[in-house]
Amino acid sequence: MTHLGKRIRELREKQNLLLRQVAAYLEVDTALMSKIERGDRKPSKQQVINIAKFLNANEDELLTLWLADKIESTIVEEPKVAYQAMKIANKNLKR
Amino acid sequence: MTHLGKRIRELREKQNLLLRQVAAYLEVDTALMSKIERGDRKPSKQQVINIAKFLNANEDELLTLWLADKIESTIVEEPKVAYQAMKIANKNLKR
DNA sequence: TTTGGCTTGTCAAATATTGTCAAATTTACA
DNA sequence: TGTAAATTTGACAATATTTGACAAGCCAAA
Repeated sequence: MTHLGKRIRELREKQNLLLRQVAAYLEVDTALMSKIERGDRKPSKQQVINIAKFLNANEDELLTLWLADKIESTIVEEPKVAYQAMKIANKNLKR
Repeated sequence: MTHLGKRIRELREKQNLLLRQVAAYLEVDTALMSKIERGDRKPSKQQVINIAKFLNANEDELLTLWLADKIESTIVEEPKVAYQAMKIANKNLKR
């Protein structure tokens, strides 16, 4: 499970909402919503924003998790050089 | 220019090799090799390995730069949350 | 100016990713 | 338990993204 998926599920369950309901709001199949929560599919940025809206969550928080998932899925393929690569990528990144 | 492209060009020029020669070794068009050095196209992992071989460079060094470029192109789209996302991605990463 | 090396724009082909549908599985609970 | 609703899964169709070739252009050196 991804950072984002976990968080979405958490928020959704806390509010007793069904996958079906979130899916309807996003106008996608329930199956897709399930996959998103389970980390099987990556939502688009706009979908993340809409999810945040629907779940009354902080948009930036979800976008942060969404990006973190993207980074992780990029580096997981290359564990051998991941650490060093992250260090380099960090350099050109201002706080 | 990308980290990887810059380094490849450096290595190639130090050895007075032409784009055409590297391209021939990789069996691709010269134009593509030019784009790779300039960061217009991302080479495949196998291409990076072959480039390292042809230029007598350290394979891991180039793969590191290659991955760093990938990470950077992922985060550059989301500067607002990039820093935090990097922090999260770093956590599940052993040295 | 011509030549050789490099670069760039465009587009078709290849790859990768998303989203749907149908079917299977799990869960809640009468 | 039985069963209806909710969720998950697998297969594949629909989309989106990326790559690489080709042709044309640019620039520096002779």
